Amino acid sequence: MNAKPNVKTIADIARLAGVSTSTASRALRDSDLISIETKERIKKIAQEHSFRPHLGARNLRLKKSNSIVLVFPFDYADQDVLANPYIFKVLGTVGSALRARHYDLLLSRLSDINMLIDDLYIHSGLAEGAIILGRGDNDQSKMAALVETNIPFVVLGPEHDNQGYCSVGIDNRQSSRMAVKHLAKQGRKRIAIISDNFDEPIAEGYQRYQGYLQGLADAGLPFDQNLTVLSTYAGQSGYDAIQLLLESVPDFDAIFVATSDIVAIGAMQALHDANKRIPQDVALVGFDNIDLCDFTNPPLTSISQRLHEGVADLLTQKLLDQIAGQQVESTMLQGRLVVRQSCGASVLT
Amino acid sequence: MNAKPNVKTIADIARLAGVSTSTASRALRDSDLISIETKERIKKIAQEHSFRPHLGARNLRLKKSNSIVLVFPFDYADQDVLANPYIFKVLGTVGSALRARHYDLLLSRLSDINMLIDDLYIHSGLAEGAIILGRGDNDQSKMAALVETNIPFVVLGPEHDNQGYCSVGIDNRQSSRMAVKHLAKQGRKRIAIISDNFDEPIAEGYQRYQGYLQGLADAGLPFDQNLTVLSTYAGQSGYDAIQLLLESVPDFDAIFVATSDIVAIGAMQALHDANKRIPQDVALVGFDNIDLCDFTNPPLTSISQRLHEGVADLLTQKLLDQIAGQQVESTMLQGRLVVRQSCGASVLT
DNA sequence: ATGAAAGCGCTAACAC
DNA sequence: GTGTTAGCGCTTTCAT
Repeated sequence: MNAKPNVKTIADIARLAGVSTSTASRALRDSDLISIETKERIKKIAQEHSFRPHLGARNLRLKKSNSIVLVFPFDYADQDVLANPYIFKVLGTVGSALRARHYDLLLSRLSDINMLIDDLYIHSGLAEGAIILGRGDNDQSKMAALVETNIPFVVLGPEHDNQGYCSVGIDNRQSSRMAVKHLAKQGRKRIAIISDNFDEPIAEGYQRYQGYLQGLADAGLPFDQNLTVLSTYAGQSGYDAIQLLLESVPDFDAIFVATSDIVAIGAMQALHDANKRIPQDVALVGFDNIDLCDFTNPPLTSISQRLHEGVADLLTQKLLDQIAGQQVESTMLQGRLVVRQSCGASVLT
Repeated sequence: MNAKPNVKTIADIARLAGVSTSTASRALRDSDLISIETKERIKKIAQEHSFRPHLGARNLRLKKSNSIVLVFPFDYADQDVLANPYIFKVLGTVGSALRARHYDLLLSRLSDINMLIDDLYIHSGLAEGAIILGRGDNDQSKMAALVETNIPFVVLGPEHDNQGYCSVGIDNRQSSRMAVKHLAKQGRKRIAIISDNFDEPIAEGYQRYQGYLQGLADAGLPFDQNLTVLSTYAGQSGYDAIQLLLESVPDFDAIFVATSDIVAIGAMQALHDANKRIPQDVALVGFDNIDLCDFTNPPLTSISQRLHEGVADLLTQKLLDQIAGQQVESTMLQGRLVVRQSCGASVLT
């Protein structure tokens, strides 16, 4: 009934209205260079024919694309990372922020910053800029190369010294320190940490580990190498980590799962299977504050990266500002500890 | 160092190589209409200058966009639905399938099929087709209108009689029937159902409810209205549903959570809080088989919609076939029951 | 207030 | 094998 097949371009509309294409274009763009009546008349015709201007053509002419590409600089084979609800939270919040600014979100076909530089999307005009997820361990030489290209981009993650690009994220070190101090305040003495990195200063996992160390120091607790366990981003990895701890240092009474909530949930499962009570025997704090934290057994205390509380919005705005040619500064916020039951704050033995 | 600022178009490359733009274009498109050497020479120059052809321009010329829009026909305010890990699974599997076919995924700014028809994207040339998430309760008159527009689209969901469009999904009725029979086989007599719809034949929730009824009948169990509870898509809703059941029919010994695993997890939490043992006191089966099912306490038995097992791939292929002008048929698969511990299959009292 | 014409960057006949 | 030309659908000077 609608969408007459013969009306495909602005020229068609113009023909139907008996005006030139320029006039039709102006009408549809709400220009005030034409008379109100012709404008209304043309709009009505367009409406009747369900006509939409071809955005690709408009973008070509205007040299813009009104879309942003979101890059996950992880291996696509790395299902663990991509299946993480946190990523979804990023997707949702960033997507909303872009939508509010009339931008589209393009999901990267790429898995690697390198490809972002070398390949499609930005250079090819599909996107005006990029939002890069930073686990912190992005190869810094690649990041430097990316800066060189003048491609507008921002990173979701912590700020590094002299990074040369704009990032928005929480302070991993401070947030972790806070979490560990919180556990210590509940009377925990043997606090373990599960993280995905203990070596590279640039990695988020490492920074969280540093915060852990500071938290221990703040609380006057000794450091024990045996209480540190490496994990991946998979739930299974958290499960395995607990089994390891149970064998080597069975007297641990708390765990800061710095990797992610999903890993914490795997850890909880292992604790249940070992008949350890949470939080009575072992207290837990996770990272990311995914929605699920409310429904684990018991509910999981976690650190929020505050995506909903302005981080996603700020990040997006900075990118668009940058695209508009403005100078933008990085921001690092304090994470927020969301206390539920797993940390033992309300339910002590 | 790379990306010389003066090289922006194919014409620039052509100029540098001392050839015509067509030759340059052919070289970059790997046409075999030109000599190997010129091709290599031109490619090398392009490489040195990090040149990428402008995809927008190419698409305009070729009248294609190489991208597909994914539409969630839900209110964006409906956080419960969008925060569901199942949606993420859809995103991931569909995204991979498209990537494998060199298509990009555009996330819809829209929340409504209506807007898909009236608004941007397809008519505007940004996408060649759409993948629509079907909770089954999409307004059928809108779907009919969508068919009218000749916009290529496929629906991820069950097939309805005479729907007039292509869909790929599992058979909700059969899958649910199977789940309920499975619970009955474990000796459960008072099997409750939590679903989001008990009235509209078109809704997935309703179909699952029908499957539940058939499963009961198969097992010779009587139907009890009090064992049916409505829920939304939020974990909290599952929690509330259990509290309701505990008050009205405390003798239930199993629950089929037809809404989603997240709701099942909320339900589990409520059962824990009420000191009900899972599965000894109450057995559970969820829907969607999200990754997390392995790490709930106990692990959650669930029905897989088989996204990873071909559904996403099939769906994508059918859409592209349709875009290519082929006639495509709907497919309805059997869901797969993934047995874990919550259903009591391995751990009976 | 409106129209004619040029051009965004690319590709594909159609020449030669 | 390579170049010339036209044109995808749109916007925007510049003229009238």
